[in-house]
Amino acid sequence: MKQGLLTDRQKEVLRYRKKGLTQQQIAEIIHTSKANVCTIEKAAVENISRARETLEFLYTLDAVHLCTLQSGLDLLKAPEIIYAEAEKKGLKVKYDTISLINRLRDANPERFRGRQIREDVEIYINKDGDLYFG
Amino acid sequence: MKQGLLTDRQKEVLRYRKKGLTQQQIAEIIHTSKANVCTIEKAAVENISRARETLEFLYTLDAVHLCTLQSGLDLLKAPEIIYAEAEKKGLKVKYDTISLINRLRDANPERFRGRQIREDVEIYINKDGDLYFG
DNA sequence: GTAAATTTAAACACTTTCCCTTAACCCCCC
DNA sequence: GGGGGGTTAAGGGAAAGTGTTTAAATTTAC
Repeated sequence: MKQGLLTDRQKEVLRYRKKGLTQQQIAEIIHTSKANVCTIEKAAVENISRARETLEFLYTLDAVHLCTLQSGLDLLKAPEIIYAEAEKKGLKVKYDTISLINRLRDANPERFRGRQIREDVEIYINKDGDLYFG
Repeated sequence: MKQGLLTDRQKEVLRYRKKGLTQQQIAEIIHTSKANVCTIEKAAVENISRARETLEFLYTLDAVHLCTLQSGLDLLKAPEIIYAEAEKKGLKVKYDTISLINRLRDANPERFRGRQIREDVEIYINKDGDLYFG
């Protein structure tokens, strides 16, 4: 039934934005406040990245569960755990230590505080050694 | 903040499904009814196509408005209108008559009744002659 | 430095989604 | 007919999302 994630309001703002209009100008055109335009635009951008993440998840379906990084773990200790688990399964992780850590943090910034993991992170791996986090 | 579109419940069901379990089996594992598993799975699939549609929309941002197919128009007359408008803009539509009509109908099945358009359809075109409907 | 543009926060009404139950229905196959 | 797998409809309670306003804070541009 429902179409995409974006509301009509959100699409409208994105289109005007694409044309180069400022939030103030858009606010006048659609008869609301500029703060509201900002909120709507932000929600739109948020929705777009949620859409991306949703499709990302589909790849994890082709992946198997590798291990769980428990809350409280030091982020720097994650790679060796992951490498060891992958080896047990005869799989080679596609990322080196540095990019693995970066990928981990980029995937879920809010789950980390400094070097510490704040919330359990599930690690999945596919045949190509790609990692996904859930 | 929130991750993808899919809830934990929906991901759970999709994973079990990928493994080949029946809805009944999943229902027992997660302690609910098979009807509920069906509903959750359906919502998940729905969410996935909403995610796809959302990203589709982004392409329309790179496209310009070509014309409006007015409610009541005969679907079979749409192609010549679209070709004429594209020509005015010096653009070549990427689709032949048949696939254009199919694309139109597939994009928004609920907006057509037989050969008749039930609701205004906005047509957008990009530099490559790709068409998008809004 | 100041004005414009953008972002954030809090609160509100309103709508929608989510998960669940119960009960029924469809299709296929033995 | 009965069983297995899947789907649908109706309804309810909790949770989340949307658009909005107002007000303040921050960034960017001249």
